[in-house]
Amino acid sequence: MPEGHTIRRIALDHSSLFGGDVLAVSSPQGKFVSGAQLLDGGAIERIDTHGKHLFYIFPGERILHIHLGLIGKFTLGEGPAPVPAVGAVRLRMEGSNGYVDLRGATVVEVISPEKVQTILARLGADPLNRRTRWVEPFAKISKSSRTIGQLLMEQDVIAGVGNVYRAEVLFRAGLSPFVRGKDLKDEVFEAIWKDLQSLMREGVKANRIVTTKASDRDGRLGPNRENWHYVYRRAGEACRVCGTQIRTELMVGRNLFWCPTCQHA
DNA sequence: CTATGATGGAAAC
DNA sequence: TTTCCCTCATAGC
Repeated sequence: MPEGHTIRRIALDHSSLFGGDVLAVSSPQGKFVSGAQLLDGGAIERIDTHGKHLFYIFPGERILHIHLGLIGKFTLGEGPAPVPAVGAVRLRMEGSNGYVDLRGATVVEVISPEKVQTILARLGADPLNRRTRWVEPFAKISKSSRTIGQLLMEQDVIAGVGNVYRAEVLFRAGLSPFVRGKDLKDEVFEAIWKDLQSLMREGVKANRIVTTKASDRDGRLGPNRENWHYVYRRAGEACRVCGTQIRTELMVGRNLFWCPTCQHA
């Protein structure tokens, strides 16, 4: 479930759950025992995010770096941590008010501040970072012969956008995914960037990705993604705006969805 | 019950 | 470009 909004939300939730608590850090599943020992008994000073990366700043220049990948997930509970019910808990952190369990993440490691800088240097602009302006990613995009559908997925161009935001933001812009970066007008990308900023901020608040305007969904939002999206995972269904069948095709190894009528060059 | 794919990305070819 | 990591909801029998 993790695009950038999920990551930011996790950081906020974990900060408020733990405050400055001294934490018990462990690895019930056993694959992160030595790392957990480095952190056990410490209090988190701050939690930083960039794109899909989480950085928990512990004392002694020890930084817990987590990347959830496709299937990684945190669960959060109040009160004392129970014996893990289902699945393998790679990392558990317990404070005085509650605990978090981590399963399935791609990256869980304790790193130095220098290593953090190395990781950040590889990442592009994060739409959730208010200080970043659209011209920064556009400098890379406007030089690229790759398509905007490819570029939006590249974390060294824009950090935090994943397959859902890619499809949805292109639909909302009325832009074909197949337009090359170097052919993209600056005002079109500026509008996409601003839309991403506002969609992702809403995503942090709601803890889910909802991109449809109320007027395009009869004002109703159902469970299980019902009416949440314009095109994502709607292949073969009717476009909410024009009725054309939504199309799908693999792009950058992921299923891209778009409306061939509403989205053009 | 088993099979598959999923909001990701690194490593191996 | 393909394989692998790792977990779980959902689809299909």
